[in-house]
Amino acid sequence: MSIRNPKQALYEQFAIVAKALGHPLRLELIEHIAQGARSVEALAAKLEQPVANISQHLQALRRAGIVSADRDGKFVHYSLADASVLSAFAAVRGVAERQLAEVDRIVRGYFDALDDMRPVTREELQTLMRDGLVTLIDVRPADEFALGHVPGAINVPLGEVKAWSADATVGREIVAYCRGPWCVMSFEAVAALRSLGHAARRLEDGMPEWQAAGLPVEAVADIAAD
Amino acid sequence: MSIRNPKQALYEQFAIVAKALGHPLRLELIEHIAQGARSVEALAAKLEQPVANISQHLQALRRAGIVSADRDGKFVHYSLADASVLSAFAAVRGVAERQLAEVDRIVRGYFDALDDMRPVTREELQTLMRDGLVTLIDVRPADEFALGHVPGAINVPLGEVKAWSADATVGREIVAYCRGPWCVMSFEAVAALRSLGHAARRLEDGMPEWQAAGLPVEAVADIAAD
DNA sequence: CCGTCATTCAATTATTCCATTGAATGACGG
DNA sequence: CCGTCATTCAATGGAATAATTGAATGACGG
Repeated sequence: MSIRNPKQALYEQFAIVAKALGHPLRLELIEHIAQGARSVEALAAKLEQPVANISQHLQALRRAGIVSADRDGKFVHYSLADASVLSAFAAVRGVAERQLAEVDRIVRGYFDALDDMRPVTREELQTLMRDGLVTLIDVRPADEFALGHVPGAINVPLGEVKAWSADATVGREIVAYCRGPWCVMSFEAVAALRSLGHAARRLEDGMPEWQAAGLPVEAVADIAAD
Repeated sequence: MSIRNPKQALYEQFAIVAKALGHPLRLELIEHIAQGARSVEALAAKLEQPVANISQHLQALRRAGIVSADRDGKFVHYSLADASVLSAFAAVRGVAERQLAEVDRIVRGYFDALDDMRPVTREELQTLMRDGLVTLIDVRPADEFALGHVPGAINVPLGEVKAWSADATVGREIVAYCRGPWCVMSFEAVAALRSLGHAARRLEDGMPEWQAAGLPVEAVADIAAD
């Protein structure tokens, strides 16, 4: 009864993958792992969850072939098994975006009226950077910045945006980015900067998508994840 | 406790979509619905499941924004809510294909050595059809054929392939297609035709993908789904 | 070889999900 | 307005999943 016919067995395999994506914590894990390889405890800290719980979710993801684990000393680093995982994540997000009014409601409720917060495209940003017209800030924590960031970006973790902006030239546009299209940090950074009178926009998506688009990434070699 | 912060609420919405994809029956439902709008009882018959069970799974899909329901008299016709659903399905399938050795094993075990079963691409087929070089058969049941098929295709339901092929010209290549990339019917049709000495290949993917690629679809207006 | 530390395993409870059953709804046809 | 039929609802029992706890592995450093 477990396998009635090969067709159903295939659907069962597909269902395993989808089921593995069917938990908020695991989706959040994927978004973090998409930034680069992470250890269990680093992920547990980011998600503010017990290590054992995260370990089990990671194993669920591994069983589904979504992430892969590499042992390095006493640490186990998890990374995405394949770029196809990002597109599956994006596709699920796409369905949710298009179909669920709930998502709209949440986004709007949280970010007030952000109609004029049209993001900067990657192409646009490259032109603006080449011409020196904008300041690009990476509002992720320092450890994530160190593991890879857009060339030319300055690391300004979200908590330091306000202080940093005091020294920024008013009038010069600021572009902020963070982990991905649904990472709230760049939204918050832009909102804060605007309330202080700066011209600020978000970069579309975030770091993993930048990398996935085949664009160059810069890393800081001698800073370890904390 | 239900909604801790907006970010988590978003992940929860994404998880709802993924979870809805996380069941073999629901995936099979999606594949059928992707062919065109279907009633509950028609789907229940295809999947050989009790109507109530199918109804509940359909409602789960509807809650996730994956399918939409339209009442027509005493029938309720379900259809895909959006083309993005197909890409989510494909993305999940992509992860499973790339990552799960299990899938490989199942496919290989069932279809023997089908290394030389390279499918015909849609572009290739259009050329072959224009030049009149191949016979195209649609091996889906007649009701699905009626609702939309590739122009020029002949409907030869799987069970009739053997009988039909007796009248087919030996030497003329036959191309078969069915519901989609994991629909086993076209595999079986090709295997049967080859064992009878015909040259036969599969079309890549199937009907919904053909339609999604923007290619023309022909319908038989006066045949209703049974 | 022993202590430490990151990770995993095992066992528990609470929760959610799934299939089935039988009854309820809602629309058509007479 | 009543019977019929497609669909949905409500309730049940059984299975799978999730979070927690505490113990077990496995590798490094002395």
